[in-house]
Amino acid sequence: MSIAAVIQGHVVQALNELFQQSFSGKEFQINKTKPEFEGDYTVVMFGLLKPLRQSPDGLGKLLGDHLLQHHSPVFTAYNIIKGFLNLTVSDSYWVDVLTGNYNNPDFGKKEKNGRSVVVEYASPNTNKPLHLGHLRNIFLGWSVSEILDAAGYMIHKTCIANDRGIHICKSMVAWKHFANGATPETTGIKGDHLVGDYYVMFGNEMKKQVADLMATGLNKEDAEKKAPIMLEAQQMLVDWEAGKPEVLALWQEMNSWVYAGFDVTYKRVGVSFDKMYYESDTYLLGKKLVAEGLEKGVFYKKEDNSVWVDLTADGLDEKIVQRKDGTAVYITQDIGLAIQKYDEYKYDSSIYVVGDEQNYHFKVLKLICEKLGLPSSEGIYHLSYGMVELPTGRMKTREGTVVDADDIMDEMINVARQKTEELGKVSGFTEEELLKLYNTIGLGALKFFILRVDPKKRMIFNPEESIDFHGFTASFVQFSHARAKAILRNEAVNETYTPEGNEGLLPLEKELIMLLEQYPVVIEQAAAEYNPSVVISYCYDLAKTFNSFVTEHRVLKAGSEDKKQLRLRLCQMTANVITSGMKLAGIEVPERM
RNA sequence: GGUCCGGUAGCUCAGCUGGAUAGAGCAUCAGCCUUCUAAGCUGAGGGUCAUUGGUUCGAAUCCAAUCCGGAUCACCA
Repeated sequence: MSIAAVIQGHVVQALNELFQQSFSGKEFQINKTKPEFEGDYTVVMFGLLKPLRQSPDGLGKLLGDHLLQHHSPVFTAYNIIKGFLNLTVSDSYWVDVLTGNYNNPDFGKKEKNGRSVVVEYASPNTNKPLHLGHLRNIFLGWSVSEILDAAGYMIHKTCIANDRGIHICKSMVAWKHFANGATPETTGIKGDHLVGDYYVMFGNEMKKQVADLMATGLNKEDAEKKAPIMLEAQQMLVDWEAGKPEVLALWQEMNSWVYAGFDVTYKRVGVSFDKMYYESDTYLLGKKLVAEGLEKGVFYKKEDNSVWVDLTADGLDEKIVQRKDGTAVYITQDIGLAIQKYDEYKYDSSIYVVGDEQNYHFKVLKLICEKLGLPSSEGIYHLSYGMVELPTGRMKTREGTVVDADDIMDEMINVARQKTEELGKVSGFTEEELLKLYNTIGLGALKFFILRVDPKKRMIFNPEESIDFHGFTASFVQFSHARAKAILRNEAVNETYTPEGNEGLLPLEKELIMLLEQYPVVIEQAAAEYNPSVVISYCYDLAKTFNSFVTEHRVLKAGSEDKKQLRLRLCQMTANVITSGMKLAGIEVPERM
């Protein structure tokens, strides 16, 4: 149990005994004491004063004395300032926290709770390579999965590939016209990039044709409708849906190139999926549920035979769920997939990592699922994240300002190598170890830079700041870990000796233990909020405090064996928690750097 | 126009389930490497928490209105 929960329990008990009234614990708050005051944790008593008809000093004295009397091993002192009761927690309590957990790599993780969570993330289109926006999605999806796993949930990571549709046909048409049979093998170009190149070519050709048509007097709208290459793409989509063999063959081949390319990127990023869904399989899902919805009266049919749902009572609009020609729309296949996922996983909650431009879509999806009576539909959660922008503004395909995922990773790793070579601290590393280190530092920097921002907020990606390895960065945290490990390489913890801490804890020692003690609460909070930035901030705080500590105090030359063993355990536990916390963000930490 | 989200230091971001004098990093300035890794540490300057009103012992935090920025309101996905 966390110290805050312990204190809360003691205060509730004290209040019950002192006033013969029962309290839930919500009537007061337990906060960390501000550094400018004496004490470790503070009971904010304002909410209790009126109901108990007590003065701040009166209640503070009653509570403080009671706590000291009944829980002397925990509390050693208190002081009252206005309505704040500042409690000092005994050094022995903190030393126990340290000696009891320093060597537990799973510290902070919860027992499995038997609840199942499906996380859907990445979900790319298969017509172009991944970019920075996808990276935010992928980092978030992975990290949230790791965090929920640590919080005790059973996680199923899924991905739906948007592998069909007019956008896919565009790159196929362009390939047919301009590629001369080029493949990733013949060109040496990564498959997703190759296909993306033809998607761009389609756009260029389209522009040319539209311009030509407009020169003959057509307006823009008509020209776009009549451009031959566009007509060809539309015909190809029709052929695809009709199952025309040569179209399907090309579609399969080009998609396979893209998947091979994506796999390389996923592997490099260090993420994976338990299950892939393909839109080409799911896009017809929904006929059955439309029939069911009609039967239940959730949907209704218009004269033209299209099917709708009326969400005006919920503050939304009417929404179509099936076209008049009987085909499913986007929302329908998503409902179908939601049900399919439930059948497969019996999830308690289902998380969709999707950009915030689809907020409305997911509101509708959840509402419809509820109306259809899908079990656990209240567990549907749209983990909505804001767009990634550059300092110059939004990324635009047309203007070529899209930051490619592979490129940015290459660059981060390159700069990591340059910087590492400059510092010259890696003598004795093999070539393989060096490459691993550059990856760890470069990718870590990228993930940290993106995950440190609250998901729901838009973020500005400044390339220059992202490759800075100082300050609030992954390198800073990784470096702190390497320092701790360097000390432990010189002398490991003596397991047979248990430090007493009788000399008392110095401020930085205590601060560090107090931070370490909070790690389980941090995981809990990050899981409850689906927010990796909580973990990122914590890791940074921990690293910062650790750096201050090792700069200020010698570990190996501590004044006594007891002190040395205590500090070695501080190094060990800090290293463990940093490793564990960074792993929740998908970031590795090196032994040396 | 309706709905939703955001606005905190020059810049990038924390803090938002109400608590004490609003915090980090970058940038700027001043110190610290014969001592376990200086990718570090210590310190300084820098704020009308968009604006106005309300709620109360107390508001960056909650409520309302206004201003600014963004998203969305497709028989696209």
